[in-house]
Amino acid sequence: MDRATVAAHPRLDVCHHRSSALLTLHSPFARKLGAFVALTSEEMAALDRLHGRRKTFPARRDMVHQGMTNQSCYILASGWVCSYKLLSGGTRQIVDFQIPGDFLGLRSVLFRTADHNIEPVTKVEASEVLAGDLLDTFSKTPRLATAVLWAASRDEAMVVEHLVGIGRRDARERTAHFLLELGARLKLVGLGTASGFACPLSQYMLGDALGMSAVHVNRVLRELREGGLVTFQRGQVEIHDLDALVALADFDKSYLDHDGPLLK
Amino acid sequence: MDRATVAAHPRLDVCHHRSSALLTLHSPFARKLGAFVALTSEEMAALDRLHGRRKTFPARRDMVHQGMTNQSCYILASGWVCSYKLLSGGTRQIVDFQIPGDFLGLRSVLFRTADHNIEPVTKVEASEVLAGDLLDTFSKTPRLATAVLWAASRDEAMVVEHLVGIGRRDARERTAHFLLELGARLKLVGLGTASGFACPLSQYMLGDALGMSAVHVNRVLRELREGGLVTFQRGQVEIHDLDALVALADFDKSYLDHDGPLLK
DNA sequence: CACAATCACTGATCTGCGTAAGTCCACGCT
DNA sequence: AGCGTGGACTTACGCAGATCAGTGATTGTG
Repeated sequence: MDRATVAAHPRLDVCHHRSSALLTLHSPFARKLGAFVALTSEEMAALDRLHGRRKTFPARRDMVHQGMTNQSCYILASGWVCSYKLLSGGTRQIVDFQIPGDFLGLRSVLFRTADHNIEPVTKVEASEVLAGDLLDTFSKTPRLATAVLWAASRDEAMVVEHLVGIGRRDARERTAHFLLELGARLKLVGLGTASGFACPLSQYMLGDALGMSAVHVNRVLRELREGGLVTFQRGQVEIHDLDALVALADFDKSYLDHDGPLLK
Repeated sequence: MDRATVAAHPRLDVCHHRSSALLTLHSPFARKLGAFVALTSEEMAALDRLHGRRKTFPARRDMVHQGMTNQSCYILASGWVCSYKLLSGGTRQIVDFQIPGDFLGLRSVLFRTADHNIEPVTKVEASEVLAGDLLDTFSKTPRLATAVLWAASRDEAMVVEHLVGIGRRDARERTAHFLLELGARLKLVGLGTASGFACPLSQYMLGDALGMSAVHVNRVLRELREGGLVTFQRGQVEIHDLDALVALADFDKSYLDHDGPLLK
């Protein structure tokens, strides 16, 4: 399977209906927020209006980089992006990957200047959300501000889990954990299943995300493959022994879940 | 200087005036939020009302631990706390330290169950904020929701910087960066100066925060001391060569700053 | 006052992982 | 066809930092 097909997967497409019928399926982003705050049709509509101009970005060319001011944020419709920080030595640390349905660049808007880079991993389609529109929406439909706060907290929980992994897990555990988390997230938005998913990341990117060298990523992936746990080849991750992987990684997916709206 | 005096430092005390005079100094927390959203006196008052019962916690006994449900959050008045996650192997990773004026436990409220532990480093005084009160306040004074979103983003930026450090900086750089960040934060709330600050952390805690062994923390601190950069002894950090330290750590404090309210 | 804890600090040994330096595809150019 | 580029994958070597196993000083406590 070709990498590019990941970005073109039909299920990635965001629904654009402006209909106000209560049961209409809205964007994956709206569905995600709805999991925390039970949204009224009016709030749903406000969310849909937020989706501004649809933009396309080519793979591998930064959408945003450190120090840029007056940025917009984006709601990812298709493709993958990563956010990373550069260090003076020329190395980088990838902080997170965003997949379809994810919100990105919130921090770049709230602080007026971007504190990290955003690079599309594949070709990307995203709706631009202008800073002003976002803040307006918050003041007109205040519960959406709380909903976005919740979404941001969920992102923070992922960063925290990532931090824990890099700080206290060894390379194999870390890699296993990463693949499991990615799989769980993809499953939530309807990409991938319990047994595998398409993944456009190179071993270099994995290395930059996991805080290790690409060489070592390769070694670890081989070990995991030879141990019959997972294979990651030609852009495809296949999970062969989920239980063993979960045990190895000490994976607890509760931080990705939510058990129904907190705000009625 | 005794450790305990850190917690008892007079400047740590939160101001409790309920006066609605516009120019009253409010809590450090209110001042922090005011840096992002220009707060009206009414919003200030709502914030002050948020401070619920004042509670005291002894050092070293978890206030909150993973899996607890229906938690409150807290506004720290005096003392230090750390938030950490436990791994199955028995090791832990400290994610962040909170100092007076910081808000803690937001994630434990938004997700209904705590995803991390919170342990007082010293004896601690904090105002409890009940989950319901917080959400009420958001709906009644919506701009406060946006302000808290901003504060949460700032915390996330710190976690990100921490992640970058553990992933891509070596032990000396990481330690230097940590001390600089801590110093900068303490200076913002009026504890400590450019040349030093009181710090109640043991080398074990530093190790758990920096993702290294306490043994190695000790060696690194010795190197930094012998190099004439910083000394960290008997609960006191003295910065002797700020420039060299900033250069070593590749420290850029912009992620801690804010340049005036974004929301008028 | 003895005791158990907790902490700073040290030296010796071992190892996970980075670095350097490659090979071997599969591809999109011209 | 001939070249350049980017990714997967190796092997050999060396080092940063973990682990183990201590010492001694300073606390708080029954």
